[in-house]
Amino acid sequence: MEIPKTYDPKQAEEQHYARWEKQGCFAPEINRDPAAPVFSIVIPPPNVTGSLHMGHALQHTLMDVMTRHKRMLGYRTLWLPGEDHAGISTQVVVERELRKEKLSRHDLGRERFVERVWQWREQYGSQIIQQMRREGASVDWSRQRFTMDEGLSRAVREVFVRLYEEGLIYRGDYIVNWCPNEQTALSDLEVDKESQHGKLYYLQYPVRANGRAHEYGSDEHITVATTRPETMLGDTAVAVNPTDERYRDLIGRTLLLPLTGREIPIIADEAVDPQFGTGAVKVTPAHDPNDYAMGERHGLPQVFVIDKFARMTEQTGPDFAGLDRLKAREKVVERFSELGLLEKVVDYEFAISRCDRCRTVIEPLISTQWFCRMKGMAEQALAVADKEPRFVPDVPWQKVYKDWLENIHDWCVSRQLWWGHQIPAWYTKEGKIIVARSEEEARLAAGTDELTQDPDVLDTWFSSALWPFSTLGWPNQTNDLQTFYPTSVLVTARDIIFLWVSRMMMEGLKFVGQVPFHDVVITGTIMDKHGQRMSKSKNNGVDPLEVFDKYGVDATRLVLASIGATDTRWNDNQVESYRNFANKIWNAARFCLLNSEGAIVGRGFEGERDEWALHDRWIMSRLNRATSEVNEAIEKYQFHEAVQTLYHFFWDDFCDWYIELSKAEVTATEESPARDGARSRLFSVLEQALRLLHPFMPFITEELWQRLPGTGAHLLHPAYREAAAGPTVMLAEYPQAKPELLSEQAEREMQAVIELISRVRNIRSEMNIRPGEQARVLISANDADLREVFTQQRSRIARLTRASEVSVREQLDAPRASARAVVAGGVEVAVPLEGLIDFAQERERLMREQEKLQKEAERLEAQLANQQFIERAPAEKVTEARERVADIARRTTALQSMLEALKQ
RNA sequence: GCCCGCUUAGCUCAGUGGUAGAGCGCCCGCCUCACACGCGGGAAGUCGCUAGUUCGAGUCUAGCAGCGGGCACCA
Repeated sequence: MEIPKTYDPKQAEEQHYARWEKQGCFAPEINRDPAAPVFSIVIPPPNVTGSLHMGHALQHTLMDVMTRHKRMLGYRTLWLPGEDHAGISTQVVVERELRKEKLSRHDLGRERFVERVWQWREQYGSQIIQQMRREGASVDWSRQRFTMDEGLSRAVREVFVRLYEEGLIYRGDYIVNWCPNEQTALSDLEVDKESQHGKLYYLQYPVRANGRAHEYGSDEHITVATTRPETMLGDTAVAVNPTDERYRDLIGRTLLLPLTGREIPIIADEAVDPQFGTGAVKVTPAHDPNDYAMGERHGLPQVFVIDKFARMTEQTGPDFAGLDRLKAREKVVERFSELGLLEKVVDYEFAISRCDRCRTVIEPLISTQWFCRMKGMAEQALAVADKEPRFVPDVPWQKVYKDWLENIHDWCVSRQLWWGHQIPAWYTKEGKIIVARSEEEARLAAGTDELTQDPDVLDTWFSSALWPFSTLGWPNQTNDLQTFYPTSVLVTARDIIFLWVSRMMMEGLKFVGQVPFHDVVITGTIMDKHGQRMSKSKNNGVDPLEVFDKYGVDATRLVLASIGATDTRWNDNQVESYRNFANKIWNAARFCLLNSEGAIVGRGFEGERDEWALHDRWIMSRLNRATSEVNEAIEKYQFHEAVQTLYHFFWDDFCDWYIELSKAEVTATEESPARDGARSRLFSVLEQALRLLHPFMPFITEELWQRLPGTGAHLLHPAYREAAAGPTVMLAEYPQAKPELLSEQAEREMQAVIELISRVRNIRSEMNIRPGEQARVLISANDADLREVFTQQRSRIARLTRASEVSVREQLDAPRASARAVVAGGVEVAVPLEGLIDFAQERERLMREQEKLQKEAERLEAQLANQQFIERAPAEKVTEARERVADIARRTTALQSMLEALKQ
């Protein structure tokens, strides 16, 4: 059999995914056990316009590990893929395309534009979904969903209608976040606050003289501070705090609003902070959320001075009308200056709102929008929030989630776009609103055919909020819904806990009556090597596909699984080390396969325990320990622990020790039951390790597992035997620990062998014995069992220490010219070095050793001398300390006699 | 302003009150018949600072500093 010396990931990645997919391994139907437990995940639907970034790759890896793990455990597993129509982003992308043809969406009209978007989606969309095949994601493609699908759209209409009928959705004129670029309203969550260096302008408004109509004292005025002077054109009051002595007498009087000739009142409002600025606030109800609220309280008129393009309206008169808000600002300031009403301008840092997609400065604008009352649903979610969902890690996300629910606000759900779910509301000629599941239903309800549908669409998150049940067929009580809802776990990023996670909770509880998922795993953030978040604008992202190409998918997945919930700086070194690990696996298997004649997986470890040597018992104990740790770690979502365990088991225990210890028997050229037993044991361990590794490294494990002698359909999990098209490791049984194979004794004894070998190697290295040169190894142990162990392992010890001879005695009887060392447990070792040893140097080496022991002994003795420790520490800790002191004493004595021996 | 997280070896990160760990990098020696993407050996840390709780603190508490994040904003 030709096996290359280096693992080539491409080759494995290309062939196995297509086969798994074709054979239906990803669909839950492959499981024919009617009593099988269920495991389900819905994917956080990626944006249809997006392409794969590290954050996706991270989430997908975790989801795939869980899904493959549960599948191998015999669960009926569903990982449902799909994508989000991403209203604004998609519309913007297609509009950009149109612009290249010198067209706007208005040239096409709504219907043709929406057709164009669908075309675009067919052609260019869904990149991420395609790229998931590359990742090895075991999603059920037959259940792929899109938020604009007919079924999901129906769910959206159903929810909207029901909420409306319950009075939880309402339409009205309110001040909202308006993006002048995208020409749509946004919810509070889609707006980023950004701190900005700007100016605070102090403007003087003249006060109307007391009792004298239309006369204004030249020196009496009130000064207001503002960051947005242009909005003064829309002021309808100035507010002061009622307790503010400075202004008390002015309350109720009138101001002449400069540049407009309008008269506006001075009002009193508690919300005004006397400490800030001048203590007097200009009030622009039409263009500021706080002023809007104040306007409501005092019944102030709203004067619209800025339009939806962020330009000044006709209202502002010929000087300003049509000007951009920033131009208008300059002009207003200039005028105030000319009039001598600009008191001062100071530097000031403040927060502005930007659209989280296009970064345009948000304009607070009053407009007619649809809103959803969230308080009731939030309370429902809060009622269960201590139990579900369980956030992983729970700190700090559970608190963040609850805090947000406790301070929830109404949700603006309408968007002035064409791409999305058009709001199922129709208007009669008389302006009556009919909300219905379809136009037909609306006509019936209205009793007329002359209806106009509301042109707006719903916020994309409105449909995403229904994702865990709309994808499973809701509002129909489908089989899938009954089987897979609630889903088991949600894996997502922290920045959409409010936008998405909390909304799914609320909608799920309200419309299905159950939480949409029990657990929520919040992944870490992957940053660049300088600790900056990866972002398109900084262009500092690492492309997962490039990493796959360079190091292989399996290696990349190991890195991602290790990241889990930790914020991490991306580092190619780590991927490289896991690529090396993949290569190590490949070569370990290569070694086994080069010695495979007579070997059968599963054979060497069944019913033949009498034949097991120490290292066999040891590796089985280690393997079972690793098996239980890995299973447990995955269940706890501690993927990095699972990866660590697998890495060290495979590399350290299996490759460095077990293979090396088995080598002599395994590579014997002559056929014998002993050889074939050893080979079969080796293969059995390898085979189980591959199964353990599979959820993390699906490609290399499948590639190798297929090649092992004796793997086949009999290793499939019983749930899949009927439907599986052939043996595959992804449907094999995930190993479960067998407690009866754990052996503390074997691990302890093997540890002694390992330590012994390490000490001899250390001596050889420090004494500069050439690697090719053989030396004798003399071992003494006063414990008879250990002597037996060393004797049994004598040839293996010789092999791994390049010893010409290994002798095991009760007393160390070494020539004076020997290098010596003390191992734990009363074991001593000597390597005779006739003519090679420098006695002074050797004495020094032993004395250094003695010093180290001395230090530790002092620390322990101090501890034991402390009465408090003896009394209050757990008894086992005290015993432990005493045992260690005793061992150190033994070793010190041994070192002492070694030093004596050198003197002779 | 309020809340939260992080600070451990040169770098990236684990660490469950009881002898400080890994990978990469570094130093020495090896192409030893699976693997140089490898093998063997080794060096390297007042666990951010200060106080406290405890027989015992990297781990628990408080304060401080630096970095990062979230929420709410005062015009």
